[in-house]
Amino acid sequence: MAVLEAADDLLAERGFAGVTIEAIAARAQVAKQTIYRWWTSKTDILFEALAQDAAGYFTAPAGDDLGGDLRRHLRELAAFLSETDPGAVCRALAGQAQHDPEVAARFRSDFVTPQRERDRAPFVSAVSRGELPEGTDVDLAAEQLVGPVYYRVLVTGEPVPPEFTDALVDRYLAR
Amino acid sequence: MAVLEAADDLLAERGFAGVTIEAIAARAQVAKQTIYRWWTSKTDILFEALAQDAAGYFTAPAGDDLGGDLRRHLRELAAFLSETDPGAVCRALAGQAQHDPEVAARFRSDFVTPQRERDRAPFVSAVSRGELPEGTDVDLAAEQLVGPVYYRVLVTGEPVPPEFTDALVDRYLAR
Amino acid sequence: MAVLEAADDLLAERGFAGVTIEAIAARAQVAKQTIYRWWTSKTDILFEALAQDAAGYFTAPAGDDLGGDLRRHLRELAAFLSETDPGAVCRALAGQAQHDPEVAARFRSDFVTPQRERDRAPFVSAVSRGELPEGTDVDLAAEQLVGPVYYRVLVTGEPVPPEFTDALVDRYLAR
Amino acid sequence: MAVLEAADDLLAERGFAGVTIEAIAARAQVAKQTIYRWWTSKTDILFEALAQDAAGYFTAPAGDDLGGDLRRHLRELAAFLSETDPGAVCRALAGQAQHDPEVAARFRSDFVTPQRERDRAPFVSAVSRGELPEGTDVDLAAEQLVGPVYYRVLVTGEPVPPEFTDALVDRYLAR
DNA sequence: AAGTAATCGAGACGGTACGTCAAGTCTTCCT
DNA sequence: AGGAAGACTTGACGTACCGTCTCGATTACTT
Repeated sequence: MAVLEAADDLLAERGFAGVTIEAIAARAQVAKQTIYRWWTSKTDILFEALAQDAAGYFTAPAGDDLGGDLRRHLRELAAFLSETDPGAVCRALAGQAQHDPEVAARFRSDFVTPQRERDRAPFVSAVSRGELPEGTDVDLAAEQLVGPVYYRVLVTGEPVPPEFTDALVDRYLAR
Repeated sequence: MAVLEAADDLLAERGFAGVTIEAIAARAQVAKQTIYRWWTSKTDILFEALAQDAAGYFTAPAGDDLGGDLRRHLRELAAFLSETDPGAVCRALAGQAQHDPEVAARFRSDFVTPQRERDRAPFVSAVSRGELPEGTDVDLAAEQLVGPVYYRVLVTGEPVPPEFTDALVDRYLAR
Repeated sequence: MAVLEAADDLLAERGFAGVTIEAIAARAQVAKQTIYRWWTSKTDILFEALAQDAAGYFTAPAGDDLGGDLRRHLRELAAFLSETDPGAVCRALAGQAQHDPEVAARFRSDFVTPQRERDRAPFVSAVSRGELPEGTDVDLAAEQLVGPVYYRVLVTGEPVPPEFTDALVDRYLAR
Repeated sequence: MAVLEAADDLLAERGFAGVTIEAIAARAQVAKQTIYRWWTSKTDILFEALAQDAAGYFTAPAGDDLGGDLRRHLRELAAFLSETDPGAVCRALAGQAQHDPEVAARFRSDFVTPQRERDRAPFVSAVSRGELPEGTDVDLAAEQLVGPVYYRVLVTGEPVPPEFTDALVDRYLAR
């Protein structure tokens, strides 16, 4: 859809402030009314753009080695959030979620919840094959690993290189 | 300053979208021009409000026990970010930082950098008194602990109870 | 158009200083943006209001008697300028023309030039039917007669009664 | 006074819209408060500037020949109004007088009335020495001659060359 | 000569209006 | 019927001046 592309491009070229309904309409050669017919707001458009582009960025855990799965997953997560176009959309939506509870709700249901499932997958897999004990707090483990990545992306703005994510995994496994 | 209070109140009452220069001016009984004379934007006002209100929310580490220092610090951080008024300002600015590089730069210099110093303090203290070895990667350690807190606050929106922060500390110390 | 009426009314009620775009918009129950879409300035609005209202204030010369034509025309001119609503608009624009060359240019093309044609008409008619000789300087004659009327209206502010205009005509014809 | 000069210069350089109290203060290196201490408005300043500069522009009638007196006076009037700096101030005030009754009143008392006395002088002189009969309507005569000059200056914007003013005098004397 | 008042520059203040931008709603006209 | 076009009301933007108001710092006049 031209509208989604236009929104994406505007975000990349002019930042979030440049993503206006009018600019999207002008760039997509579409009437504003058409946009309002199909989407309720510009964040709605960005959510759809994110859904369309984010699919398939993450690979399923191989499921034979927790360390390997975690290292690969965290690297992918870091790269997705800090280097890809949908990652930029995702950051913009995370930002907007701080301002608007409705955006926050949708951000959680559309992005955070499924992403968290992917974050848990390596641990779930490890438990199921006995590499981790039955009672492991998988949620806590996932948050421990993933939290510092989001912290760098959203708070400090520092790069998130593989050395950093690998170090996180190493620390976790050394427990 | 009435302007800072007005901005704070508007943020609390109407959310970030309700924080407009006109609304601030009206509520603070001040002319718009006066606001523009002293601040460059509404985020500028919020930064100043944050600076004014955030002072003194954190206590210095006692410096005799790493576990205790960390537990207390993480609890304070979680409470500050998720339950206080300046915490709300902070979250709003973190959100805006995702949309605007200048806000991001100022957010880092005004909030993140000094806050990170406070986050590191327990570890630095522990190293200096020998509770942790000389070569300890203090930055990594701090990020590991505060990362999941910010993750809950900014991404998942889940509450951040003492049990959660304590568990993070326990996991760290169990290494 | 409600906008033109509003502008007219404001000029009559509050004077030229009361004719602001905001006041026009408020009184016409119209958004400022709508005004800016169709007019470039408040004088632009007044010009259009003048064009709309001024039409038909002057009767064509009967064309059988120079004295009668002149007397009637000067009385009409005096009444128009000093007693009618569009006359007030006209005076305001003449005033603004002293401050702004663009307004001056438009005032001349929109009002002065066609009005001068009407001023010349009695003389042209008199020449064509032989009441005045061929070589008569019609422009000079017209300026001689209307000049004192504008002088009273714009400079001295004295009333311009029929006795005055008739005396001007008598003097002219007595040549 | 630097303020009067500044107002004059601004009128010449930027037009009436450029004559603001702030601009005058800035250019005259004077505080706004100082201006408000001595003048009530920008037109007040212009009136004083006019009074200061206009003095001595007109020569008294020689008083021996009506035709010569009138020709010289009308030429001076035309030149004053259309070519001099105080003439520009005068035109600006005449314009503002169309918008503001207080300015109009002052314009009449400060400029029009004394000027009209000068306009009448040649006729008064001619009557007193018997060149014109006792009952001559001196006011009407003055308005007849002076009116077309103001008409050109304020309404049509045409130049007012000596040929034009001389022709007016010739027509008058030919009666 | 010192003390005191008037005057000055500088510029902050509460306001009004400016002209612009984008929001979201609506109507019209074309395919 | 759906979409492009675009007019509409609304409301916030950031700016320019308005006229009022403190501030020190000169001045210049008293005593």
